[in-house]
Amino acid sequence: MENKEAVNALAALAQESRLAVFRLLVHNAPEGLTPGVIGEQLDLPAPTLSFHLKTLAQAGLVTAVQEGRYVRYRAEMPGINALIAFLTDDCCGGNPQLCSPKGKFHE
Amino acid sequence: MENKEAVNALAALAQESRLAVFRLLVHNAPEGLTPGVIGEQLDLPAPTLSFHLKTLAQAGLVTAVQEGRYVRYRAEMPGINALIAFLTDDCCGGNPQLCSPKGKFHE
DNA sequence: TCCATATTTCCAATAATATAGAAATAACAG
DNA sequence: CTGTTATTTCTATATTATTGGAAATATGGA
Repeated sequence: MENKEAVNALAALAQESRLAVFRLLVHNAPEGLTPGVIGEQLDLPAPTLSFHLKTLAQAGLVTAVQEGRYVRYRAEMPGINALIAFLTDDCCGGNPQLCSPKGKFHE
Repeated sequence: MENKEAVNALAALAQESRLAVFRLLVHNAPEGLTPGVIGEQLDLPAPTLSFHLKTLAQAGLVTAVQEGRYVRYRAEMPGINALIAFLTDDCCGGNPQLCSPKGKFHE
């Protein structure tokens, strides 16, 4: 993962509504949810939600598939795993056991 | 971790210079680095770097300790671990094995 | 004390982002 | 075809963040 790609993903998550949307989709993985249901659960106007879902999708954190007149959004697990790896990669110059008593990273 | 706290941490990381600073500190954990060294490595003007370090510190991602006329900044590992836990918590309604073939989360 | 170095605060210009109303598009049901 | 529901695009406004020069603060050495 590149620095810019990671910044994109982090920026996508760094917003209250979007983070809530993402976590709702993580919670509802792997089936996913439609914007209608998400908007109802989180009380977001459709245009606002659409804007946020697009942002999350462009960041590679969610995917969208058309299902008739609904769109099903799903959390993209490889995306979030890549981000986490990028953040903790190379920690302690390659000796993760230095980070914490039990070397919590890279288990 | 609260939603707002997480947004704060994510926003702190969602910026190219700050992400680079953070990763440099993760790489140089647990000893840490001084702003002088960081600024030299990443080619950042002192006021800009100071602003970014403050942002990271307020987000709980780095800590600062005064050492004579230097300040030593360190990556705060519990902070980043809490953030990661928050992002992947509760995944798949509590059945992480649904997320990926091997149930990669919460190993 | 006086000077050099390290870091931060102040500030103003600039840029990026979030919000939601109104209108547009798309799909299905009758 | 017509009406209904789902979602997105367009648009303007409001809000927030980033940047770095200049000045301020703080430490230690001569």
